[in-house]
Amino acid sequence: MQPRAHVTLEDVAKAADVSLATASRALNGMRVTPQLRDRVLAAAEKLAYTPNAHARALAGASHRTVGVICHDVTDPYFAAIAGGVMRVAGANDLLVMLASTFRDPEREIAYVSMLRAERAPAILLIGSGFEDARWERALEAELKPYLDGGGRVAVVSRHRSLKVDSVLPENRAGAAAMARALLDLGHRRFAVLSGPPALTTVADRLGGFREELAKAGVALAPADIVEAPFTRDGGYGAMTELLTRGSTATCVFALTDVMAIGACAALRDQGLSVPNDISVAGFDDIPIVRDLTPPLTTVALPLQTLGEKAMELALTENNGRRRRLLRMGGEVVLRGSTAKVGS
Amino acid sequence: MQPRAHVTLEDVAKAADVSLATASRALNGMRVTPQLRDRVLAAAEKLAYTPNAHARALAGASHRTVGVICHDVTDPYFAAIAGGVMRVAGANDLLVMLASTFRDPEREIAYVSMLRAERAPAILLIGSGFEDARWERALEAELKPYLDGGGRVAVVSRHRSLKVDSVLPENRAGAAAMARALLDLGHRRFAVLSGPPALTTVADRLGGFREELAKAGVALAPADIVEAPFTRDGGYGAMTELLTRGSTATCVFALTDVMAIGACAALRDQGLSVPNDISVAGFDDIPIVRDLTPPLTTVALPLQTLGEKAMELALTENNGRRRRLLRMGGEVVLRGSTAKVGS
DNA sequence: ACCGGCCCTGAATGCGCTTTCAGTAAGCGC
DNA sequence: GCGCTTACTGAAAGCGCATTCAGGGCCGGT
Repeated sequence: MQPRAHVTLEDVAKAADVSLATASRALNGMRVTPQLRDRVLAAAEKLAYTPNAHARALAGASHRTVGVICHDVTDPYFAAIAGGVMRVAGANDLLVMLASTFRDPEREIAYVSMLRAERAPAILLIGSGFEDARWERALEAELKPYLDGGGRVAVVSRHRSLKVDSVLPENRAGAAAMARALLDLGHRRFAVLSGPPALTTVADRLGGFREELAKAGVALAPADIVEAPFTRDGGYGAMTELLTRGSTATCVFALTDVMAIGACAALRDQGLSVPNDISVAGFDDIPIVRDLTPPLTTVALPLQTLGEKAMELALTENNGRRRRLLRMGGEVVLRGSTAKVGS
Repeated sequence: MQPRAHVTLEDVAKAADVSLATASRALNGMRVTPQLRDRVLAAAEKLAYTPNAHARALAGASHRTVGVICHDVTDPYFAAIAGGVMRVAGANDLLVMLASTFRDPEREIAYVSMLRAERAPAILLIGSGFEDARWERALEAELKPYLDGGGRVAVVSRHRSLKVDSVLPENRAGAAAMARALLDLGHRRFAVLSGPPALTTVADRLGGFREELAKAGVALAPADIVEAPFTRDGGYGAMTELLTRGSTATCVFALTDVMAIGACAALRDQGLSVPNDISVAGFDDIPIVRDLTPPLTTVALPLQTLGEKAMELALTENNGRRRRLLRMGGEVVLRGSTAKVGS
C-alpha cells in the first residue's frame, strides 16, 4: 500500500496523542510541558513529518524565500552578484528563488508576478533596466501593489527610474575614468564594443566614455562603435566586424569584461597581439580577467559586495521613507591588456 | 489610508458581482460566459489582483517551483549546469529555487528539507556527493518520504548510492582517457591537483587517472598529489605547494578546470611557462578555458546539456520504476596547455 | 480546606483558494 | 407548451497550519 502522500500535523498529533494545537506549539518551540514536547517531537521524527510551508504561510507565518531576478546566471557578472546575495540570504536562513530573464522584459515582469504570487518577502532585481519606458512602467505597475502590500524591493545596477532601494555601480564615472586612463596612455583613436542599446547600462557607460573623450577633444565616430550582445560571442563578433571594417583604433573599450574576453579571442584568432598591436579594456572586473594572458585592464566593481548590499537593503527596514541609494566601484585597474601607444 | 495588504479573490468577485467560485473559474480559464469572464478579468486588472500561490498550492493546484541545490553558483561549472536547468525550466514555465550549499552536507540536507516543505514538484541535486556514508544516509532519509509523496528527484554528477534518476559525467573514464592522452605526449612524471577527499568526484577522477597510469607502469606517489579546495585559489595554492616541494613533474593534472586556472596563474607568477616548462590539464571544459592563453587541455563535459537532461528527467514520468541513468562526456580535448615532452 | 490566579491544553476559527455538489435558467424535441 | 437534457452559477467544504478563546488542573495564599 502506498504511504500517505503527506504526513500532516494532525497525523503527528494523533500519534503523540495530543491535540493538533499542542503539536503545533511543540514543533514551534512555544511553552509546552517537556514530556509532551518530547512525545510530539518523537512522533514527528518517526513519521518523517515536514510541515507544509504553504499552509504555514497561509496561516500567517511569514515565509522565508526571497526572489532574485537577473539576466543570466551563466554570466560570471551575474553569478558573482548572485553569489553575494545568496551569501547574505544563507546567513539569514533564507531560501533564494533565482530566475534568469535572458534580457527579455516580458519574462522579467512575469517573474515578478510569480514572485508576488508566492508572497516572497523581498524581490531583488539584478541587472540593467530597459530604455523603453513602456517596460519600466509595466514593471512599476507590477511592483507598486507588491510594495503596498509590504513587500521589499531592492535593485542592483538598475536605472534610477524605479523608486526603490538601489545599489548602483558607477557606470558613468567609471567609464569616464577609463577614458582618462586610456588617454593618459596616449591613445587617441578608440573603438567601443557596445551592447544592446535598450539597456540603460549601455547608455551610461557609453555616454560617460564618450563625454570624457569629448572633453579631450577626441571624437567617437559611429563607425567606431559596434553593437553586439553582452556575451563572449557578441564581443568576438563585434571585434571581428571592427577588424574587417579596417578600424584604425589603437584601443578598444568593451562595455563588459565578458565582451572583452571575446574581443581578445578574436584578436588572437586574427594573429594580432594584445596589447602590442591593440589595447583592450573592459568593465566589471569579473574574477577571471586577472588570470587571462594578458590580464585585462578594466573598471573594477565589487561584484559580490553589490549583491550583499542589495540583500541587506532588502532585509533592513527603511524607516525614513526615502529610498536608499548606494553607489559603488568605478576604479580603473590597469593591467597588461593596455599599453602606451607606440611602446 | 493604507491599501489593503492583499487583494483577494473575494474582493475581485465582489467587485465583479459574481460568486467567488465563478471568479476562480474565470481566472483559470474554465468555461464561463464570456460576459462574466470579462467582468471578472476587468475587476482583477483594476484591483491589481495577484492570486496567492500558497493558498492555491494548499487547495490542490500543483505549483510550479522546482528546487535546485548546487555547491556554488559562483563556480562556472555549476553556473553552466544551472543555466541548462533554468533553460528547460523556463521553457516549461517553471520557476527555479536555487540554493548553494558551499559543500556543507548539513546545509544540503537543510535545503532539501525546506524544499520538501515547499512541496516543490521536483528537486535537483547538482554536484558531487560526499564519501561519508553518514551524510548520504541522512540525505536519503530526507529524500525517501519526498519521493513517496510523489516528488521527483534527479541528480547530476552524484554518486550512484542515491537511487534516483541520474546524469553522470564520465569522471572515471574521462580521467583515464586524459591519462592516456598525456602518456601519449610522452609524459612520465605527473602531479595531480586534487580536491576535498570527501567528494566522490575526487575519488572517481583521481582513481581513473591513477589506474590508467598504473597500467602503463607509471606510479603516482603521495607526494605528487596535493589536496586543495575546488577553487581558483585552491589550485593556485596547490600548484605553489608543488613547486616549493621541488616537484619534478612534467605535467600537472588538475581535477577541475577552475583549479587548473589557478595553477596556471601560480606558474605564471613563478615565471614558468605553460606548456614549455610544464603541461597543465584540467577537467570539465568550462566555457572560459578555450579563451585562456594557452587554451586549456581538458576533459570535456557538455555542462549545459547535463543540466537540461537532469531537468528533463525530473519532468518526465518514469513509468518503468527502474531509475534512469545517463552518462555523458569524458572526451579529451587537447589544447595549447599541454605539449609533448622535450619539444 | 477554600478560593483566586496562572499556566497549559484542546476545540474551533480562518488564512485564500480550488473543487465538488446542488440548484437554476436556458435550450431542445415532441 | 411540457418534460427533459445541457450549461453555467453559487454555496460550501476542506487543503494544513497558526492562533484565539475557554476550560481545567495545579499552585500559593489565607
